[in-house]
Amino acid sequence: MTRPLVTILDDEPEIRRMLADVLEEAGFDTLSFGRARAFEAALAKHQPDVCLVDLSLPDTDGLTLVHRLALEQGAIVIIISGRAQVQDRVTGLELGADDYIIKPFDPAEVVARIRARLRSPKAAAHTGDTATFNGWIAHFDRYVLEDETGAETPFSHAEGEVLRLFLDSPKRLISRDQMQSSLGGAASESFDRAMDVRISRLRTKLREDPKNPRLIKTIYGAGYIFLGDVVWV
Amino acid sequence: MTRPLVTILDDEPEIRRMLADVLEEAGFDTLSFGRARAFEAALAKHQPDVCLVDLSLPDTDGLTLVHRLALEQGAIVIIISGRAQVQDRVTGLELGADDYIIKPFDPAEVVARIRARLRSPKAAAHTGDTATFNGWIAHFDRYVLEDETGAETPFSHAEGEVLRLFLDSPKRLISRDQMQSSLGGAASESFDRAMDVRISRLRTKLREDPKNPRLIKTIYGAGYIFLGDVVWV
DNA sequence: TCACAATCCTTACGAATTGTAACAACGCAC
DNA sequence: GTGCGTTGTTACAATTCGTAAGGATTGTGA
Repeated sequence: MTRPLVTILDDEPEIRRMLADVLEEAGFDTLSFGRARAFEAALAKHQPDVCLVDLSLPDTDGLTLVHRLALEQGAIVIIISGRAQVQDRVTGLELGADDYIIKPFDPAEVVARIRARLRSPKAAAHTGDTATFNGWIAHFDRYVLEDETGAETPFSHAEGEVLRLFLDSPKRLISRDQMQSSLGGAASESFDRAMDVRISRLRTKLREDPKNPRLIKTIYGAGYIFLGDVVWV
Repeated sequence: MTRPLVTILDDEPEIRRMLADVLEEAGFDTLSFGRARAFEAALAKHQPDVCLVDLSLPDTDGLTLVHRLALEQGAIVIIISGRAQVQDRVTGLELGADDYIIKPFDPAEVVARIRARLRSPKAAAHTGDTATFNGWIAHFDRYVLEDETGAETPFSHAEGEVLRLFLDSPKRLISRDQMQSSLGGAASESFDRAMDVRISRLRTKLREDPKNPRLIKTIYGAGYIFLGDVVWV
């Protein structure tokens, strides 16, 4: 397995350096940022396994950032903050953070808490590039869907993106915004419909009954849920 | 979702009582134990969503218990401990605990940390999303109502929200205010009527006799009561 | 008991959202 | 260039769900 990627967002350079050292030592890859701007830009290229975020940032409201990261992007977020009030911790966690560590902290505990989060299935990295669900086998290496009888249906790259998104978080609501950002779609006005069309095409390949879809369920006004029992192999 | 079940394992009765109170208030069901023996016996019958475990137990080694719970049984385990050394926390987390809270703690933070854990997919695997009542089976994962003959009626997201609210607190009065806040409805003037319509539509799907509703009872001037015998599976 | 008001139910309608067929633009292989 | 597959766009159909309006029901006070 490759080393998990941890991003560090903190405006104090010494803390960044210290954390990076400890985490590299503990077996993680790290990326450090002092500004939210730079951090968010980097998200387009990298997909971190865990994001460490200091709340007191100069160029953004930390809590909204956490909210976007955690609930909309589905990232694992650990807040590291000097604000020790219970109320701060509660709101931070409520906004979607997975953990809240108070400064000053012990590096060993940070490592332990990161490892605890990485044990969760939310972080489960795929070993292979094949998933099974409800009688189907999706071969992402060959861009092929295999049904119970072994018959194969090819799927395209765009369809694969959507399918992978679903298979990565089955039985969870995936909002349209989330899809749009995950699929790198420009926030264009009409891209919204393209999303629909992708899903529609994927549905026909999965032989969904339009009146009663069993795998890809639409939640009006919210997004989609993929209902398959997914196992990556 | 039905009320998540949280087990409390602590040898101090006041702490058990305090936690149970706060958690019930916060919307969880609780089971309290003073001894590991009794707790483990109960695991045969119940499947808790989250286990709060105090490490200093008289009749067992807390850490091995945590290890068994977390890694072998796949339960979500939060350690609550008076041992504040970093080393304790690190080993606790390393052994598989999902979080580590130090005594004395603030109840609000415990609630927030439990909620944070329940957001993870690890929790989603445990909590069933199907309820039966009076011959009906409500499949919230598929947005489908199944009657005694197996015939299925789809219900929409808005209807599901109302139904879930009822199934979460059967045989209890649910005021309109309560609904409004639970369903995230803006406190608009007309949302009141929207509520009526949602319930009306739900009633027709449940084939209620308008003159004599058996499941969703209106309490004039107060709210509604759901009268089914609900079992979540 | 009988008005009358408050509350609730139901129906119809329309705005917002989503599904999908048809078409056009584009890339790629030959 | 030709042919084929992919993908976004457009247009229109279908669905969802809140709103408004009118009727039904329940409670209240004379």
